[in-house]
Order: sequence, then C-alpha cells, then structure tokens
Amino acid sequence: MKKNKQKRSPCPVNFALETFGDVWSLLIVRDIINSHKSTYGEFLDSDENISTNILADRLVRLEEVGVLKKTKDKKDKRKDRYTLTQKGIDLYPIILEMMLWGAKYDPQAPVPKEFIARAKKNRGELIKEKQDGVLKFM
Amino acid sequence: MKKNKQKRSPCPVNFALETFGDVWSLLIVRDIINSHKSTYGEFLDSDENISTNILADRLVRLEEVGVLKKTKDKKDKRKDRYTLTQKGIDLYPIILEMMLWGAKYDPQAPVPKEFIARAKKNRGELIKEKQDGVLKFM
DNA sequence: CTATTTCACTTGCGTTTCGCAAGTGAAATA
DNA sequence: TATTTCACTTGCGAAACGCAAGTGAAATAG
Repeated sequence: MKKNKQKRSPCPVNFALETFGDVWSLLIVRDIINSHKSTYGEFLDSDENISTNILADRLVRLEEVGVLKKTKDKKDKRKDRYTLTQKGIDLYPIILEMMLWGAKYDPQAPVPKEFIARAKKNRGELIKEKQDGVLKFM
Repeated sequence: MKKNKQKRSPCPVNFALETFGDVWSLLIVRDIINSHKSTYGEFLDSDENISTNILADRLVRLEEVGVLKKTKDKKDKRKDRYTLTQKGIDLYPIILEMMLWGAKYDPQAPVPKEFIARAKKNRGELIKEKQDGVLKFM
C-alpha cells in the first residue's frame, strides 16, 4: 500500500481510502472485531493467506495512522498484541455495510439470514454490541 | 488493481474488497452518485488526479464485475456514458459510512454538520434519496 | 470540404508494491 | 541445553502503478 501521497483531495471518502484503502487493512480490522484476533500469528492464520511481509507492513501502517495500537503481552514477551483504537473501532459500520453488500451479491457468502435481518432492523444496536464486544478482549 | 486472485475466502468482506478494494474504484462510484458524473473525461477531472490508463482499467473492471454499465451517448458518438447498476447503487451505504468516518477523523473534511446530523437521524431516508437521485441522471 | 479540436482511450517505460520462500533473533518450552 | 515458537526481515521475480506521449474516430470551426 502506498505511503502518504500528496494527492490529498479534501474529500472524506478519499481520506478514508488513503488510510485503509487496500485489500488487507480492513481484513485485519475485521479479524479483530469478528474473531477477536490480536497477534501477528493469528492474523497470518486467516483464510485469505496474507504474506508475512505485507502483514508486517500493514500492522506498522495501521498503527501509524492511529487505527491500531501495539502492546507487549505480559505473560509471553515474544508476543505483541494489537488492539483497536476508537478510530479503529469506528470502522465497524463500514465493515458491516461491506458484509451486507457482499452477502447480497456473493452467492457463496455464509451470512446467516438472522444477522442480515437484525442489521436492517436494529442496526444501531448491533453495531454497539459488536463494538462493545471488542473492548472486552483488550 | 489485481485481477481475479484465487485466494477466495468465503467472507463477504473479502468478496467486497476483491470487487472494489483499491484506491480508485469507490471514488468513481462516489463521483457518479455525488457529482452525477458519467463520462471518462468527467472522471479524469476529479480532484484526485487518477491517471488515464488506471481510469480506463478501472472502468473496464467495474463493468466486468457488474457495478457499472457502459453505453454510447446518442448525440455525441465519441462519448461513452457510464452508469451504475443496482449492484453499484447498493455501494452507497458503504460510501456514506466512509464519509462519516472521514468527516470524524479528518480535520480538513468539508462535510456540513447538517449532513452528518441527518445521516444519523434519518439514515435510511438519506440513502434512498441519494440512490434515487442517481436514477434521474440515467 | 478541409483543418483543428475533443474525446476516449493505448503504449512505453521507469518506479513501486506484491507475493512467495527462506532466513533471523529473542523468548518460551521440552 | 536443544528445540520450538513467535514476530518479523530479506531477496527477488512478477505484477501494478503513474506519468507522458501518442492514436484514431467523431465533432466542430473556418
């Protein structure tokens, strides 16, 4: 993913895409929120097979832009733990909308109908619940 | 942007990112929805300065994945018009969430407070209005 | 009717990013 | 003490990007 470019239009969509607009960043955030992952090894394990150098690069970048923060594990000093900042937690609505879009247009998508129904009926509640859920694993 | 990879995890977020997960695709969709653009030249004009070959590539790709459709202009046969399919129109909620996130975290973001207030209070209505707005320009 | 401009691309080419495989060093475990 | 685990780093070929210049068809100007 590209470093700070100086194209910088004042559009918030462009700002968002410059922050996490590559194929991997949001998948890392997804893993933290949906699967409560937090370590390098856990992220590597995902179905999408990110390569090691790219993962390392994205973790650095996401920390630089303030989406993640990195801390040493107390018990195992080899391990680093990556957790979301508020800025990162606030990405969940975007991820949710991608899930709904993907569920609608990908015939393979394994998204339970109840989840979709609830997302439409009680969107705000579902978002809050998911976002609060992340905090319990920090 | 990469072509069909065979990483294909069954995750809908991954499906979404494989479809439009690069820096330019959503900006094109944004231009269609927010600025009612429809031609190659109009897309080129955007603040972000996409280069000509990349724009051409993205337009082809977005048509291939069913987000755009291309038609010849009746009056000026040099011009092609790109319009959104339903699949493309359905991307608006994602773009809206990116706008809200960008507006929150980019100090430069020129998003009117009323827009944000309305997005929170009458989200569904605002989305419908925007999506219907696109249809009038087709 | 001819010359110029407009429009939507295409082509070349140097730079950057990606992706795979192998390697490294520190800390934990056997 | 030896091995394994963990979080990376390094090398390198392939793909994608970004800029500048070029192309061909259609519209417009003179």
